[in-house]
Amino acid sequence: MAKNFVTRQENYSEWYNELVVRADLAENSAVRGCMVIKPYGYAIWEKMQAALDKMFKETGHQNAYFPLFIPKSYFEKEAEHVEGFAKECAIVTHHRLKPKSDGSPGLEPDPSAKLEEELIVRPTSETIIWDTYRGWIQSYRDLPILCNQWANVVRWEMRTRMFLRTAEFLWQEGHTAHATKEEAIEETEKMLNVYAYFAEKHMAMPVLKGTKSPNERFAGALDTYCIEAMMQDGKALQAGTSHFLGQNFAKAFDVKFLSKENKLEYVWATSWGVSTRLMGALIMCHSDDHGLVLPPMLAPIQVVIIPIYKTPEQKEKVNQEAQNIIKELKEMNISVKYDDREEYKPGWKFNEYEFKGVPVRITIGARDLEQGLIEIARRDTLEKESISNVGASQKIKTLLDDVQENLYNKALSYREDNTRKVDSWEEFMVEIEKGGFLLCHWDGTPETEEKIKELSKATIRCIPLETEKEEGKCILTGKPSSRRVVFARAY
RNA sequence: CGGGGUGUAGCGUAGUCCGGUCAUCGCGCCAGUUUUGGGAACUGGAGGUCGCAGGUUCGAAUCCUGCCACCCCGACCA
Repeated sequence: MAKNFVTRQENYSEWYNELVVRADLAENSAVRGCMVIKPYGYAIWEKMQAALDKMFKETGHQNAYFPLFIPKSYFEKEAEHVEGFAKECAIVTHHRLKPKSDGSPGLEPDPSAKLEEELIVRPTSETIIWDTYRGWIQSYRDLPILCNQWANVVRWEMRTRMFLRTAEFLWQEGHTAHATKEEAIEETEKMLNVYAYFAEKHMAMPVLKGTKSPNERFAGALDTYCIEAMMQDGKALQAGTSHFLGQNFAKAFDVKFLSKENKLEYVWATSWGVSTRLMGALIMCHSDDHGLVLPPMLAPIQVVIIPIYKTPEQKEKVNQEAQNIIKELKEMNISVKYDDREEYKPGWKFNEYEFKGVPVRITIGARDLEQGLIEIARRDTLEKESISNVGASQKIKTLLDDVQENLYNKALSYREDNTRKVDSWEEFMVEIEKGGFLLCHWDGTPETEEKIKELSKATIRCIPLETEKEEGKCILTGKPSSRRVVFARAY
């Protein structure tokens, strides 16, 4: 166990906060609600970005960039959208500062530089993008438009937590325009699948695919698809969303196209996004009481090598062996760090890299080396093994794959162990306290969902896509229902 | 915005009730020596407007007033 580190059992949320800081992922900044993502944390985000960006390109999307500032009037055009975001907007009112008029030190906004129209710092970009798309689209030949942007957005949150909810965060938002409803829905589902694939293959995090209930739907969408993951405290975390926007924004921003049949029609829209929140999901999905645990596919350092020696002669031999292994690993595209600093003892380094979640550690010790052995240790199970230094790199590659797979399987069985069917309200109130996903019947009304939330603090996380129909009675009202939905307490 | 709490070195803290060599200790940091197979030991050293601004007093980390910041719990949320 890491020194002075709270366990998940003792205090899960403190464990998370401390982990983020001590693993060097991020820290709170001087700006309220905003964090600094540190190089090690950002390196993980960059790996996420690279993998996702590649998948976006492979599915025909292109990157573009739209303004940070959005005229307030744009925001007012789509009624539900405004309502959803108005409460948490940062507003720019002036464009110049001047010395304080009362002569005291400091600056104040210059009243003569008040903006004619106030600007909103984007909480999401649908409005500015749809205003722009109007100019890009005239006929069906201009469609589809498949754009993505990597950007920062601001949502003025009252309570923040690093990576999970900060006032400013990084994300990507895809915005597409289509000629038909069917094509837009297909796009929405396609991107949901991209997210699910990324979560499961790269993050080793199993997710449920589903749609949101009306209460949880994106402001302005007709349908919101999501991937939901389970954290180790049994709470749900929405890891990505994909929205079918219908013609809402096309109508609000008057985006029409001439169809093959020479008819003027409104465009069909989608938007989809994942954010640095994925970092929080990654952390809470795999990490343990020894610190961060990273899946090899997203680890900035996949293998760390720690030398142990006493004499200069031993040092020379150990270094030589290390260089051999480094060369081989690099040829296999495995990222490796050789920590030969002499200021720190091996034991200190073991703990350090363990805490930072490096998937595999190689210890090259002078003593073992005389017998042609090196020690390899895997982060996920903390198991150690002595192996021959000949052909070690191949063994390590296999081990990395194994870690990746094991993390997924572990997370999957955790989710399965904590997912259960519940059929009565009494049982529900007992089970919800234990955490996890509860599969229950629901009568389909927002009122019932609202009531359940009030009573239990649990919400419908999603209506799973892959689920068989089953007749039953609503957990709360007893009214008829044709399928189970997923209830949980959520981040 | 409601309820609770905390501000003393980079971090964590003692001291605050009872004003007077009180600015304490640990970690970390720097230098040197010995060390190196699961967070090394010793010696020496650097580092502070005690959150900020007023006030009371011969004297304030300590008492009074105001302000600010942060944390936790609620409402809100990717």
